Amino acid sequence: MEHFQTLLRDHNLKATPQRGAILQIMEEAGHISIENIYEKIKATFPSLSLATIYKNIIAMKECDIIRELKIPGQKNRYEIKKEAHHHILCQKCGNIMDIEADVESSLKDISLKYDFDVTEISLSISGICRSCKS
Amino acid sequence: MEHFQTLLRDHNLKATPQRGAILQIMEEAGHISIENIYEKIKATFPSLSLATIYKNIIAMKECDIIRELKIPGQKNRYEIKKEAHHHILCQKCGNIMDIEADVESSLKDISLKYDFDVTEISLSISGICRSCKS
DNA sequence: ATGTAAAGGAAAATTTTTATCCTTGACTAT
DNA sequence: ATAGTCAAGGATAAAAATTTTCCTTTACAT
Repeated sequence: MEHFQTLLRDHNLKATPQRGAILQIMEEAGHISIENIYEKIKATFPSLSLATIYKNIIAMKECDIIRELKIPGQKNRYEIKKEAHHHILCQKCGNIMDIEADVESSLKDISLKYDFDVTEISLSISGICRSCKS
Repeated sequence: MEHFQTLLRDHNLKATPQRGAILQIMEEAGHISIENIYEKIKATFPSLSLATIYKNIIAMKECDIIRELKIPGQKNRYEIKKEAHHHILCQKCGNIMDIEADVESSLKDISLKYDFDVTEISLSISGICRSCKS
């Protein structure tokens, strides 16, 4: 996966195969927890330790390659930074879906009202998803 | 603080002085982390252990007395459940302010679009606050 | 090809959270 | 008010999650 290498180098991180594997797994899963990364990565890097995952998650977070999602009632999850989007979480099946919602525009007045320079908006919506209803 | 006692009893929890103290601290602080509760509570209950705080946080969370806030880049914080509101977080001073924003109405269409029964919305806005700008 | 700084591996140390077990205390019904 | 009961607190240990250390290996610029 070439593009991970350039992604890493562009952010001044060395492009190691371990990091490539982590990003690969993250891309496939969408949003994934540390322990799930650990489970999955055993297939390709049986020797890779949890500490390495933590170290890289921290490094890639600081470099803005990935984003940390703090989700009500769940462990933190991580995703590769793409276009801004938000999440809906089903409280029954635990599934997380990306949504596009133009929250930004409706929150423009916040910055004026509170004289606050908004840099990031974290929105998560909890409820019951379609398939869990039926 | 009488009203904490009735609050607890209304939710089928025994009104112990320890719980009163935790709620008192939470009310004063607005939103506070476990470790900060622990520090503050030493003044009134020097013997109170962290385990007791955890146990009560869990109990009061399940009873819907308090709410858990998962804030980007910070430890979880807890607040007494009041009217629905959201939070803005200054990334410089770490301060958290409550805001009133009518996110709900602008997200009504989400439930239609994704056929999703929304039960809770968690929104936190990060940026730089007024006093940190100057 | 080589030097160097960064990254990985392994293990231990911290920190955070939860469980255990016994004692104490809040609340209910006399 | 009193006694009985079940939940809650205290103390401690255990478990889980995260970070640090130290040494070896490797990516990458020269």
